[in-house]
Amino acid sequence: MVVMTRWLNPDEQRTWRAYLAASRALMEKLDRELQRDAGMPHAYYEILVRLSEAPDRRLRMSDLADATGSSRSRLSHAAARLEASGWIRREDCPTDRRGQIAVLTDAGFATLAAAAPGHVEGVRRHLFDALSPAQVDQLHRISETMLDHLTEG
Amino acid sequence: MVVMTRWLNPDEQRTWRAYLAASRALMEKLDRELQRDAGMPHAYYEILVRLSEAPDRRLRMSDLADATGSSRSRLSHAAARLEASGWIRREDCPTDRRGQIAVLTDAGFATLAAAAPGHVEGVRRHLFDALSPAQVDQLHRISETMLDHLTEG
DNA sequence: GGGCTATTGTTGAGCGCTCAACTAAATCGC
DNA sequence: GCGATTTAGTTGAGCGCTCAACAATAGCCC
Repeated sequence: MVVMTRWLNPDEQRTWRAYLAASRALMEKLDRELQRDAGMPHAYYEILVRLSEAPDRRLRMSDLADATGSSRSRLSHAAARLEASGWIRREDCPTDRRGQIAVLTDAGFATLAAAAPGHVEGVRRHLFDALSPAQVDQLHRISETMLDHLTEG
Repeated sequence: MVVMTRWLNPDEQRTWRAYLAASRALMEKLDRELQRDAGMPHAYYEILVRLSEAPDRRLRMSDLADATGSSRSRLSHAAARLEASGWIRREDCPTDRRGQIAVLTDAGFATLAAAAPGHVEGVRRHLFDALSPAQVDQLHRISETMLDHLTEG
């Protein structure tokens, strides 16, 4: 049986294209700034942030993968690089012999501390400075709605 | 002189993290679906879409780069792959001997036509089905605002 | 407790991207 | 017109990602 495609109406079409262009442009700009100023891509910055917020700056690899919305494979590759840079280290998990615990090193923390102000300033300049408080609230609700929708059905 | 960092307030912090997680999750889902069903990443799909909408399904490489928000280098690499797949072809530009014109082939058009319904359905299911009409309008305005802000200052 | 099954994390191949360097041709300025 | 500058597009190295396959261990169930 042939099912008719539910095409996007003109409003949806415009919204989708604007959303795509805007989110790509934003992430590219932030990624480039972070790469230039801190020598790491945004994905790696996020890993360091999550580790820095964890108790003792340490997290099981799988928890870190969940926290950063990453696949285990992606995180493994990233961890290998971050370890080679001296920003994290991996330890055996005492309670699960399969497990690994990623630990933020002092050098990693220092790098993060040095990178954070510039990056936060970038997020503010490129995103929040453009939006009204009402729009920030709307974007928050929209994003939470999307997230719920994407991580259940 | 030391300048204090304008950190994000809690609302902004939550908004930023929700936005990051939601947009990453959405794009990953759509990219995976497109790769599985059409054998191409979303970026390549966009290139084919823009070509399909152009007069005679042909565009100068630089115009195509602008239309897809891509660097010239990225588009060159992509074009090489799309050409190898037989979905586009490149011709010399008659009015500028440096120029190249990307042309969507019949095979490329057919591939796009086969991929489009599934992809559009995905965009609808994963994004628009979750949002109210008011939210769609908000997201549209927010995205346009971001885009203006990012592509001028 | 012994065999399934599920989970944890890693690995390698291959792809798409960025960045910098480059060629070639058009255009500007005098 | 001619040198200097700008623009169009490509290239290769290197990085980060996905995917599939894998080893090792944990948990389940009879």
